[in-house]
Amino acid sequence: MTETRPSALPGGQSLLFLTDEQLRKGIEAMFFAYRGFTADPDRILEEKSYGRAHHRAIHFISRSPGTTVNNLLSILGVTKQSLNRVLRTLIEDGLVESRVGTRDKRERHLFLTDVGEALERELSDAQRTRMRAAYREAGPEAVQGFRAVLEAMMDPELRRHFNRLKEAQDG
Amino acid sequence: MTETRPSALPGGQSLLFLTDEQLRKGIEAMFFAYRGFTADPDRILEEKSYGRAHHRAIHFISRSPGTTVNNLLSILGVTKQSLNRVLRTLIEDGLVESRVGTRDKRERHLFLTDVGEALERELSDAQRTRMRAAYREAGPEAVQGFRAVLEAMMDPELRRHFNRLKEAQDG
DNA sequence: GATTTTATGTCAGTGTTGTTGACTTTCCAA
DNA sequence: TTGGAAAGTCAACAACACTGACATAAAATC
Repeated sequence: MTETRPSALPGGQSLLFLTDEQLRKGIEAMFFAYRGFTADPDRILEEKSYGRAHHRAIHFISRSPGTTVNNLLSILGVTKQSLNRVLRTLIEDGLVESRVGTRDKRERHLFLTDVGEALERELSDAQRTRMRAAYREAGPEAVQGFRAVLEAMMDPELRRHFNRLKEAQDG
Repeated sequence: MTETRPSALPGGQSLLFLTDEQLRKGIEAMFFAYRGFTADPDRILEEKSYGRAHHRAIHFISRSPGTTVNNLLSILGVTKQSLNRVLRTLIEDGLVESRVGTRDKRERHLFLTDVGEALERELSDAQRTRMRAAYREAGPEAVQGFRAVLEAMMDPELRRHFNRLKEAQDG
C-alpha cells in the first residue's frame, strides 16, 4: 500500500516508471475531477442564467481588480468578441464596472460592483468548499503534489499568468 | 522549502490550515492545467474537424470496448441526442462500429475500428506525453497526491465510474 | 502634423456542443 | 399481449467559441 517503487537513481536523476495504464488513469482522473470542479458553480450560474464564461470573467476581475480587457483576454485565451459578449451582459446587469483608463484612455479597467462581488463570493464559496473537502480527504502531503503536477501540466504562457496571480497575494 | 506546517493533531484527526487564498490558487491551478491538458488533443482534432466530444467518445469506447450507448451516456453525462450526433459521425466516418447486442438486441455495442484505434492512439499519445512530463517534473510523491486530490474532488457517481474503469486494468 | 499602431467595441455569420420535447421502432419481460 | 426500456430521429434552441470586417479613439512614431 504505502510501498513505493524505486523512483530515484544514484545520479540524482529521478526516474519514474509510469505505465501507459497509470498515465491513462491520470488522464481520466482529470476528466472526472474537472466535472466535479465545475458542478457547484454551474448550478448557481444556471439559476441566474449565466454560464461558465461569466464565471471565469468574474473570477479574474475579482482576482485582479482594475485589470484591462486585453489582460483578461490573454488570461482567458478567447477572442475579444467572445469576451465582449460576456462582459457586456455583466456590465448591463450591473455586476461589472468598466472605467476608462486615466493614463491611457484607450484602456478600460474592470471592477466588480457590490452585486458582482456578492455573486463572486457565492461562486467561489461553493468551489472552495469542494476544494477544501478534497484537500482534507486527500491529506496535507497530497495538496503539494496536486499543485505541483497541475503546475507542470500548464502551457508556459498560462503558467506565467498563474504565477503572476500567485505572487500578487500570499505565498 | 520542505518545511511543513503542523498538519496532524494527537487525536489522529488531520487538520489542514487552508486559507481562502490557498484554496483559490488550487482552483486557478485546475483551470489553467485543464487548458494544457486538452491543448494537444485539441490541435490534433482540429485538423480532422472533430471536437472534444468526439475525443471523449473515442476514449471511453477504447477503454471499454463493447460498451453500450447507455453506459457511455452515464459516463459522459450528456443527453443521448448530443452523444448520438457525435457517434453518428464517427460511425459514418468508419472510426466506430456499432453492433446490435446478441443477448439484448435493443442494445448497441460500440467498438473502435482500426482507423478509430489509430486516432485514439494519436490522441492519447499526445496526452500521455504531457502527463508523463508533468509527473516527471513534479516527482514521484507528487503523483500520488495529485491523484488523491482529484479523486476526492469527483462527484460520487463519477467516482464510481472512475473506479470501475480503474479496476478493469492494472492497479 | 500626418501616419501608424494599439485598445476596444460592434456587426454578421458559422460551428460545436450542449439542451428540451415529441415521436418512432425494436424488443424484452411480466 | 401489453407495458416499458433502449435506441434512434427530427426540430428547435442556447451558450460559447470562432473568423472577418469595420469603427472609433488615443497613443506612439515618423
